[in-house]
Amino acid sequence: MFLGRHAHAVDAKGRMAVPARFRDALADGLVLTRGIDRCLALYPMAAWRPLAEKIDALPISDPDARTFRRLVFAEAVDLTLDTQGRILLPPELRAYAGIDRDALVVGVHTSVEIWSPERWASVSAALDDDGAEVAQRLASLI
Amino acid sequence: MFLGRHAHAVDAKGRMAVPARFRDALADGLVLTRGIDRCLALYPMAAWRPLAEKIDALPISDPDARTFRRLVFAEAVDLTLDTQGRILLPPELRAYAGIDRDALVVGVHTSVEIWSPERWASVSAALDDDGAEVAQRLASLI
DNA sequence: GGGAAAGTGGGGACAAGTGGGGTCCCCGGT
DNA sequence: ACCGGGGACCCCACTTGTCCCCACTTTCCC
Repeated sequence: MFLGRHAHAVDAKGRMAVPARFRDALADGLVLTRGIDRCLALYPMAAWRPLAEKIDALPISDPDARTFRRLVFAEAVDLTLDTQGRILLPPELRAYAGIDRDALVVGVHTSVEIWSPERWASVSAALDDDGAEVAQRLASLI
Repeated sequence: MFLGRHAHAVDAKGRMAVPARFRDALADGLVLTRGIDRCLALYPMAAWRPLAEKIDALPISDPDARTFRRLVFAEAVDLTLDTQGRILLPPELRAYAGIDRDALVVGVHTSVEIWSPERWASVSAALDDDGAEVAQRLASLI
């Protein structure tokens, strides 16, 4: 289970530390790819496999499905943690997410998202100050 | 079952003691996150899991649902009690709830809320003044 | 009022995060 | 085939933060 928002630095070599409490779940490999809303999505290998099969099963006749398939698969890379528990973010993916020097590693229960701080701020601004709105959404969606 | 209101200090390291009678129910982990009305919400792991499952099931095709999902999980932290029965309140969550030196730990049956004394005072003052009115509005719900 | 449990606070060990340096290997050029 | 450049990865060092342990104080309950 991935939780929390962790600010981490990307060093000159493009490496970024993965929060220590996430590492066990990622020890046997992970897949990093483009996520929705211009973030990066990181899946433990065990979670990636069924997800890939689902996406693969989308009808090829549907234009949106084709686009989505390309979004996910075209830039996907499988990585392993290095001996310091870091991953190397490929330049294309960093560019896609607008990540430069700093990044936010966000646990989203079953997967992990990586955000540029600026984009994250714009996403969270909508609900940040308004707890009541969160509550209403909770009530209506659940 | 959590009941009662307990005043506790937050020390210089951000640690806060959990009332002794709450500890058994929190022994196998807990999740701390933002609560409604600028308090912090603390769930025993057993209560958190079904809640997380529900949120996880929200459709990723809906942008609002994606944002909601991200914020709920991103602002949550999973903690364990230290050997003294304390938890470490992350600085972001303390800032969100306006908790500095002192905090109120409030049992609300299935979960626990943590308040800054000032905010609690203003909320409970409102309840003192309008208690009868609030009760009337709620009458239809019970 | 006395003892035990709970709460509070500080010191220190250890792990996590960060960044730099060095080495091996692949690959392309001579 | 050999050499040189670049990238990926490992190792090491330093800094920061977390957590354990110990000690003291306060509160609660006999």
